[in-house]
Amino acid sequence: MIKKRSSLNVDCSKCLVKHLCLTRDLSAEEVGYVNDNLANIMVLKKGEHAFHAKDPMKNLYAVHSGSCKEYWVDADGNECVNNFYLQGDIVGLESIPIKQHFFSLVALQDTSLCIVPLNSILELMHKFPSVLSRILNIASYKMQNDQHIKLSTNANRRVADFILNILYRLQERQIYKTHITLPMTQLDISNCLGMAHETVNRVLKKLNQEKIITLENKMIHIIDVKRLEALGTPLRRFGQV
Amino acid sequence: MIKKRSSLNVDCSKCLVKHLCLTRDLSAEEVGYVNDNLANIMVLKKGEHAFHAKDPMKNLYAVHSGSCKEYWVDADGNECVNNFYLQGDIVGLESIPIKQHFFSLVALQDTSLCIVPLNSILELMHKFPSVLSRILNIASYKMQNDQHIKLSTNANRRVADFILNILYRLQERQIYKTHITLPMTQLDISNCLGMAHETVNRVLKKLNQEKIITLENKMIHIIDVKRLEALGTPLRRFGQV
DNA sequence: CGCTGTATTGAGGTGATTCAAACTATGTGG
DNA sequence: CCACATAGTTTGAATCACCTCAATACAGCG
Repeated sequence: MIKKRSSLNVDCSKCLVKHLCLTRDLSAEEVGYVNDNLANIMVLKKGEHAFHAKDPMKNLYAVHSGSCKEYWVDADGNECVNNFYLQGDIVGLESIPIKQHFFSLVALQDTSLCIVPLNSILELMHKFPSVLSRILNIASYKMQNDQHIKLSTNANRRVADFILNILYRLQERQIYKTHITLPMTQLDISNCLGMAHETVNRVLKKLNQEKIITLENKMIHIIDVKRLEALGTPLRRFGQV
Repeated sequence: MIKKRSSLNVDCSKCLVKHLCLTRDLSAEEVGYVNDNLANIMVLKKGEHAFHAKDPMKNLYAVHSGSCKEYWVDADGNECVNNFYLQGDIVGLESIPIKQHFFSLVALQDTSLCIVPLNSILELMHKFPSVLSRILNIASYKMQNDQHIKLSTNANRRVADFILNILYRLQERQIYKTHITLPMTQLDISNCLGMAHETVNRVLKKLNQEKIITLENKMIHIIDVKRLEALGTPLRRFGQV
């Protein structure tokens, strides 16, 4: 359901994740300009779709609250999860060139997405070079993530990398906790990592037994980040997002 | 070795792969402007490096001729290949945000790289919005590739996808041949796909026996593209690069 | 012509998948 | 608020795919 941002008191300058968003490097005045140009927000209940694969693409979306799963269904009917988006993430960059969505986007919990029309984004990029470099940064960071997972050769590494990725991203959101709640199911994780969901479960169990994490439903408490990082693929990332 | 582009008669308007490069969507006049602003080209012999991981990043590079391997060495001393770049590819997009190279870049054969200084690229993007969307396009295509490989769960698929990827990219270069010469070794391929080099070899051998390809040294003749595509992960790509 | 890196092949072990079944959460409607 | 249905998680056993190790063959290059 699409609502007015103003009616929900959504304002870029007060947003909890403004340091991750497109406006990150703008002055207060410039943020105000952007804010005034973004009218709408999409409110989704758990399980509702923002768009489907092959839909024409009209907007980028910024996750204002909640989380989403980006996926497609292959020729054999398997769900392939491309990415998960958390609060503060930008959805849709890959699809800009052809203006058609590659993927479907479904809410994993109650979620709201700020709507950034494509023509606005092109205008903003031109008007504010820092929006442009912000977008390059986000695209670049995504490429790093994809490449990181691509090189995780075995199941333990993949799952460790996955948890670390979520952890790091939550920490960027200034939630410096070691307790994280995964919004997605283990099946979703397996579809994202390209492995059997039983294997995901067994790796999590093993990490639990080895006291690297504790598992309670979808709550994960990371007890020993160092050992988890030692299990994962060494990071090539030198800086922050 | 760095030379003047003019001294080697390198000119964007006459380039064999201009339809892949940053200037793709520019008018002849605009291409001329860009060309005049790109002074240098780096000439590498096989095995020479353009840069090393952690070097400060000053430029993007466009592969004018030849091919390169982008890699890093992990904590255990393993070479991790991130990507191969062919004629017409753009190198370095991932590293823009922090202005430091994540990877090392080595020539797989005699190679020349047009040098695009970072400040030029920002200026060009601002001056010509189509350069900006071209860059997003390239980034988008890279993300698709990485995600594609990420979801190739088994060895047959990975190798099939790899060959197809090279094939498609060569075809974009308007070399509509079914005979392709891989510039990299099987060991490089295995390091890129995250599998044992013996497995790469066995898969290639199997494709050979099943008369999907023929193998002769680094020459691959693709006999049956349809069957190769059937082996690979279904593509989600709707359009061309 | 020999050296070095690359490709090829086989045997054996390990790790991940598959299939099957039981169990536990979560959500819905009566 | 409970009963039921459904979705998600957990576990075991059998199978299969890939990796590791080892040995040999080949190719390119000085």
